[in-house]
Amino acid sequence: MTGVRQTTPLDRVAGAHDAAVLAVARRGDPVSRAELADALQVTPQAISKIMGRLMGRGLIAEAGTLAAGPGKPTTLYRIVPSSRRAIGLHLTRSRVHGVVVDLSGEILERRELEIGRLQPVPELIETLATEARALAEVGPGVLLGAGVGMPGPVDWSEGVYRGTSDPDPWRGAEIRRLLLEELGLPVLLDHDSRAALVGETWSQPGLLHDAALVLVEDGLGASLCLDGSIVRGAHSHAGEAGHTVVRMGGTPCTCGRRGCAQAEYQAALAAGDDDLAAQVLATIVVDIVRLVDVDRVVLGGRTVYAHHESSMNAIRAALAEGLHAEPWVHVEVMLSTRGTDLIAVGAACEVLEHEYGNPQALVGPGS
Amino acid sequence: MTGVRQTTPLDRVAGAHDAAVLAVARRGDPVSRAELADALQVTPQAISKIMGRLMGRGLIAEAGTLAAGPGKPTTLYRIVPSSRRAIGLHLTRSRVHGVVVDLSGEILERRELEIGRLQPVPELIETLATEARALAEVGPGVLLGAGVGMPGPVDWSEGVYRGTSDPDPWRGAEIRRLLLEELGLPVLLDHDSRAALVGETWSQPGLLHDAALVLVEDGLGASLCLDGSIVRGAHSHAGEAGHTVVRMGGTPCTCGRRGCAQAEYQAALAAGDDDLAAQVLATIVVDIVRLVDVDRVVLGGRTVYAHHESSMNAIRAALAEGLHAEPWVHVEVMLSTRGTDLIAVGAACEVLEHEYGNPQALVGPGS
DNA sequence: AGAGTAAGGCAACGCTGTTGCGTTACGTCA
DNA sequence: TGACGTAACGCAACAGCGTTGCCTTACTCT
Repeated sequence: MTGVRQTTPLDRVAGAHDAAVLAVARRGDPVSRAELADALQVTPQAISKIMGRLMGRGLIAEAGTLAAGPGKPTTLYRIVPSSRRAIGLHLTRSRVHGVVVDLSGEILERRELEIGRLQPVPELIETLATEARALAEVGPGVLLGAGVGMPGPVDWSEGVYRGTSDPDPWRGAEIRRLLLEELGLPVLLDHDSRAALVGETWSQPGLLHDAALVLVEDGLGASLCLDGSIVRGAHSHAGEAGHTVVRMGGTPCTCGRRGCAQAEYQAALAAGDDDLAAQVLATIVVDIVRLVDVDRVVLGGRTVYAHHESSMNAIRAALAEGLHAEPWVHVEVMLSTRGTDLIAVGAACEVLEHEYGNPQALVGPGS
Repeated sequence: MTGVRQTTPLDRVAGAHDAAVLAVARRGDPVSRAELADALQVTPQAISKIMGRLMGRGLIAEAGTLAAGPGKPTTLYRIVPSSRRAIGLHLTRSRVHGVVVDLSGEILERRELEIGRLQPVPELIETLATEARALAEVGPGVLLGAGVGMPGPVDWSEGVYRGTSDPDPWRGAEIRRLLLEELGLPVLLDHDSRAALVGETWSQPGLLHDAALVLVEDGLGASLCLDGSIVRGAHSHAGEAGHTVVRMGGTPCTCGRRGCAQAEYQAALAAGDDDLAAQVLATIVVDIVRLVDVDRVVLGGRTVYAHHESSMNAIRAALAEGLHAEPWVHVEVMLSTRGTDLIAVGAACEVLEHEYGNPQALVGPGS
C-alpha cells in the first residue's frame, strides 16, 4: 500500500505548531505572543504568522491588550470556543448518552436514551444516528464529526467493535463505517476508558503528560497517556486493565483466567466488602505506576462515583505504602472533571483531538 | 527556565529524516532511493539530498547498483558500521561487563571485571572509567560516548542512581555527571531493562514498534516500547514490573507490599518450583499485553537464560489462554538476540540512539 | 511635547522538501 | 553498430516554514 502523500513535511511543521498554540490557548487564560513563543520554542515573529493562520480559520481571536509599564501593550489572544463543535456518544448495553461540545470541550447539550439490550446492529446504527442528528441541531460553529465511546474490545484504527466471546449481536460491528455512511460526517470509535482520557487531556492540556485514567463502569478499564500521547497499542486494544491478575488462582474471570482485577473487584462488591474492592483498585493503580511511571491518576466512571472519596483515599494510601522507598516519586490522584459525562465528552474530544490535536509523527511509517 | 533554542524546526525535519534513513539502512540489506522514499513518504529527490548529508558525514556509502530490466540501474546504499562507535557498560553489584559496539550495534570488544560489593562511589567511577578507557582503544570510527545500564531505580534524565532504602553507598550517586567529568565523553545512564530494550530496537529497527522486554536478572524488570518510543515515564522511573502485585496478600516483598511478582518469582525458585516461577513470569507478561497491547515480547536476562525454553513456553501458553476470546490479537514471544550481552550492548545503543535515533518531538515542551 | 521603552509588522533570508525538465546509463531491436 | 525506449538521477527553480534585521506603533514617564 504505497499511499499517496497527503501532507508535506512543511505542512506538518505548521500543523504541529498550530496544534500547540491551540493547546496553550485552551488552558483558558488569554495568552500573549511572548508566552507562546516561549512555550513552542520559536520566535515571536513565528507566532505572529501562526496566529494569522489560526485567526483566518476563526479558531483564535484577539482578546484585548495588557499594559505592563512603558512600551506598547501586549496583545492577548484567546481561543474561540464557538467556532467548532463535535458530537460525543457514550454507548453501553442499556443506553446512549450523547453530548455536543464546543472547541474548548464545554457541553452545549446533553441527551439520554434507554435502548433495548439486544438491538441488532442496523437498528443500533439508526439509534445512534438519530441521537447524533438531534445533537447536531444545537449550537453554533462548524460541526466536525461524531465520536463514539464504548466498553469492551474496540479497534480504534479499524473502527470496529471486536466483542467478547459470548453470543453477541454487536460482535465485529463496523460501527465507524456504518455510522459515517449514515451521518455523512467523520466518525471515530474508541474504547470508553481511552475516550475518557482523551477528554481529560483535551480540557487540561499539558497537565496529563504522563497519566493513567482508571474507569470503573460495568467493567474495569485503564487508559494511559505517556509522554503526551494516548496509548492505543498494536491492535488498538490497550486498556484492558480489568484483566490484570492481582490474585493468582483467585476468583474465576469471564476471560478464562483467575484472579483478574475485575473479577476480584466485582466479587468484593457483591460480598459487600467495599474496602476490599477499593484495595483491588488501589493495587492495580500502584502496579501501573510502577510499570510506566505516570505522575497523575484520574479516577472516573459511574460505579466508582458513589464512593470516590474512599476509593481515592485507598489509592493514595497504597501509593504511599508502595512507594515509601522512593520519596522522589510523587503521584497526584484526582477525580475526573467531567462526572458521569466523561465518556461522552471524551468521545467528542476524540474528534477535536483528531482535527486540532497533537500532530502525527514527523516521519511517516517507519516500515 | 527560558532555554535558548538549539535547533530550528527545519533542522528537526532534516534530523528526523536522517534518523529514519539510518534506521532503514540498519536493517542490513542495501537499500535504494525508491524504497527509502516510500518508507519516509517523501520524494526520491528528497532522498538524494538526505543521502548527500549522510554521506558527507560518512554514515552511509554507496553499495553498488542493481540492474533490473532496461533503464539506468538502481544505486544501492548501505550503512557504514565502522564510522562510529559507542561504549556500553553493564553495572551490577558484583561486576562490570563492558562492550564497544559499532554503528550497527555489533560488538567489537568485550571486557569483564569483578568488583567489590561495597565500592564507594569515587572508586566505582574510577573503575568504570578504567574499563571505558580500555574499551575506547578498540576499533575504528568516531567514539560517541558511553552508556551505563544498571538495575534498580535509575533516573535517566538526571543521570542519577536513586537507590533503594537499604543503607547503600551508591544511593543518589550522580553517575552520569561524574563519569562524564572523568572521561570527557558524553555519558548516558539508564535502567538495565530499558537499556536492553533500546539495544533490541536499535538492531532490529521497525520490528519492535510496540513491544515489551522482560528482564530477569537479580530482580525482575520490564520495559516498554510503545508506538516506537521507549517508555521512561514522568520520573524516568518506568519498568519496575517486578513490584507488580500478582497475589494480593502473598509473599512479603522488600518494597513493603505483599505478593509482588519479584517476591513470588524468587520464592518459587527458592522452593525449587520452576513451573510456578515461569507462571509468575507468564502472568505479568499477559497483564502487560492486556494493559498496553504490545505485539512482541522479548525475554532476556542472566537468570532466565538457563530455562528460557520453558519460560517462553509458559508465556505462550498463558497468552493463548488469556487471549482465547480475542483471536485477532497475536503476540510474538522471542528471546533476546544478544544473550548475556544484552544490557551492555543496550547501554551502548543508548548512545547511538541518542545521537542518531528517532527525533525528539517536533514541537518543544508543551508547557 | 519629547524621550524612552516594549510590542509587533514587513521584507529579505536560509533551509526544508517539491516540481519540472534535462542527463545518464542501461537494455533492446533494427 | 547505432537508434530507440526506459528507468534512475541530478540540476535549478519553487513554495513554505521559521529566522533575522529593521522599522513602525503605542504606550509611559519626564
